[in-house]
Amino acid sequence: MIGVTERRPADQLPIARVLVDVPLPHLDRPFDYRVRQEHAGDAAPGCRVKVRFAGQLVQGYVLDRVETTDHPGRLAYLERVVSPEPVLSPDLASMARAVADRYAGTMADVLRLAVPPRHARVEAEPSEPGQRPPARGVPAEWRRYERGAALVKALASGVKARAVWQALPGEDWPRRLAELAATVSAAGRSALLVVPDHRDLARLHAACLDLMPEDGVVALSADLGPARRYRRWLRARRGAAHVVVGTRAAMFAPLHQPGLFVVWDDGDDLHAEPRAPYPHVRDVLVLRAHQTGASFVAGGFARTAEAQLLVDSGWAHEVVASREVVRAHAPRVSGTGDDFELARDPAARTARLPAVAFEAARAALDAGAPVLVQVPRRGYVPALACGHCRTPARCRRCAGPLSLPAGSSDEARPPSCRWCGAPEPGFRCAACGSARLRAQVVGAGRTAEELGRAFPGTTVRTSGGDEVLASVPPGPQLVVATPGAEPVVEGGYGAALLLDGWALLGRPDLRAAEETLRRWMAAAAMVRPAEQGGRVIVGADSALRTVQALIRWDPAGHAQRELAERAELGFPPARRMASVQGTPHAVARVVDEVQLPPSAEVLGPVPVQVPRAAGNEEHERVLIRVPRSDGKALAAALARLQAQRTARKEPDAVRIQLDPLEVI
DNA sequence: ATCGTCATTTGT
DNA sequence: CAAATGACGATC
Repeated sequence: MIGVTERRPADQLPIARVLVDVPLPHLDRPFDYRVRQEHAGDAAPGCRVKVRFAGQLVQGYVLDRVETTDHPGRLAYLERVVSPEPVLSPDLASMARAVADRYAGTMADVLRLAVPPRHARVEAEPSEPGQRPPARGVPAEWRRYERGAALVKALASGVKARAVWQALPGEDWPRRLAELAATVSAAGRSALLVVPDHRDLARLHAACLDLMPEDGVVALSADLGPARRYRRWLRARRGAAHVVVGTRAAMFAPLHQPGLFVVWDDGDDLHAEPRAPYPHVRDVLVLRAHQTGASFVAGGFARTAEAQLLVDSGWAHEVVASREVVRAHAPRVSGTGDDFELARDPAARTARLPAVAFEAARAALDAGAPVLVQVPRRGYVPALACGHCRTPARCRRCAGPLSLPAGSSDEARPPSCRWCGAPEPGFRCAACGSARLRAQVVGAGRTAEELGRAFPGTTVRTSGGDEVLASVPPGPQLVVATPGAEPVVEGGYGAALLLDGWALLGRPDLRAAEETLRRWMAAAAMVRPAEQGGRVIVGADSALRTVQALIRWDPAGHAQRELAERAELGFPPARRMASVQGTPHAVARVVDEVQLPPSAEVLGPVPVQVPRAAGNEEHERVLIRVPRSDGKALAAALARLQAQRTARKEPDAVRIQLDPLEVI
């Protein structure tokens, strides 16, 4: 009885188009619901609702309110308007749709990453509008880059600009990015800046607060509690905050009047979302900039092949310093591959450091400067010891530690020296003469100990794993750090020793060279310019292309060659690639049934190790690649197939990933 | 996924 | 001949 009066349809726009939160690909489309008169005001586009769907109450979002429906059957009513807060703006909805389509995933999956859970109390709080900073001119530092001033001016005047920016060695990049954000904010628009990890975020946030009123900036990261997360997210959505800085999860943050999207260090694998549909920060921000007409900047010391493609395709301009300016800022870099001579100093001999490395470190310490030693992540590259007597296996030329190139399970690749890179095909233990080798993990701690002995009386600090130092005080000291955990030091390091170069470079990975250069440059960028005595010693042969790129500080040239090589091999980003993974039967069926564009090539299947605990089934993977122009068709074909499979209730799920990070 | 429908099976 | 189990299929 009561129901009859309540269920009068709304006079205006009585139909709501609703995206229901169900995980099934074949239901990834809007469903129409009738809106009751009492919901007419609240059920605005973007708000969260509860609807009855296949008999169940499920969460959904109102995408739109319309007059009529195409649905031939009876419409159900919206059950409940959860809140009138329009969390899913039309902008955000079309972004989620586009991301889902790009990755052959569902919009519901994207929204689960993009819209944080509701917090009713927080939602009830008003979001006080934040202040914008005053407009100011082009900072002098941006003038050191060709097109740097033009970039800032474009942002200041609201003209669309798209840039791939290679920061100068020693650059205070958080400050530079904060300047871009402040420029956009002063111009009345909003900016989103995404960095790989929390340390970077802390630095960028601090730099932003230096230039802008605190209430105009929010920092978003995955480790916030639900209340703080939702509060900050709402500040961005409501336009109270104009600058959003964050880690990966922030790539979907809503912006009020989007003016700029920035990704810093897009080669860092933290920018790849590990949950379906596996979006990548750079690609999502490119897409958002494209959709909204906003500006875009991909910045870093190094340059990825993907960023290079943005330049080559003409979508973005490069913003780089001239060779002379680069030379004035870069440290002096040398390889060790052509200098196996051990240090004469007896203390250095005990630590078995190559002479150049020892001398560079000694000189920096004597000058009162800190020395950075980059060592691989623990367990990343296992060191080798004698299989008989456990004596550490040493290089016969420089006595550096031997290790196996990571990832090569086959015996084809000989062990090689982590310092000088020389291969050692015929190992004999110096102590007992055995030819057997066993793997043994040598972490940063052991390296630190050995170095401490080479430089007696010098402070040694380590940073890595769960004990990451954000910064160290200036002064002579050895700082042993894993890649990405290098502490900041005021005034820069006097020298850096980049050990394990060969091991990094030798990985059988498509991105090995690019990733190695990225890590080297991140560390080397913290070293003083050569004019001030800054030196970098890299434990690999100077004849190698990647070592040359570091020596010449030429990230763009390296990226160009990387991209050319990928084009030759037919790998991303030169081609669009999809990986389909699952049980052999399921993968075979997918390959059999999928309606691929004619240009598609199917590679495999090959068996893959699945580290997941319970499912100890054998899995296989195929790679499907197409020219970039057919990327959309490929994703669409795979999405259609997923929809078919779930509609038919096929038993084994397959995982579909577009442009997966690991393809070899 | 989940719910409902309809058919087929099973039990008395 | 009724309850019970199971296979499709649609989901506003």
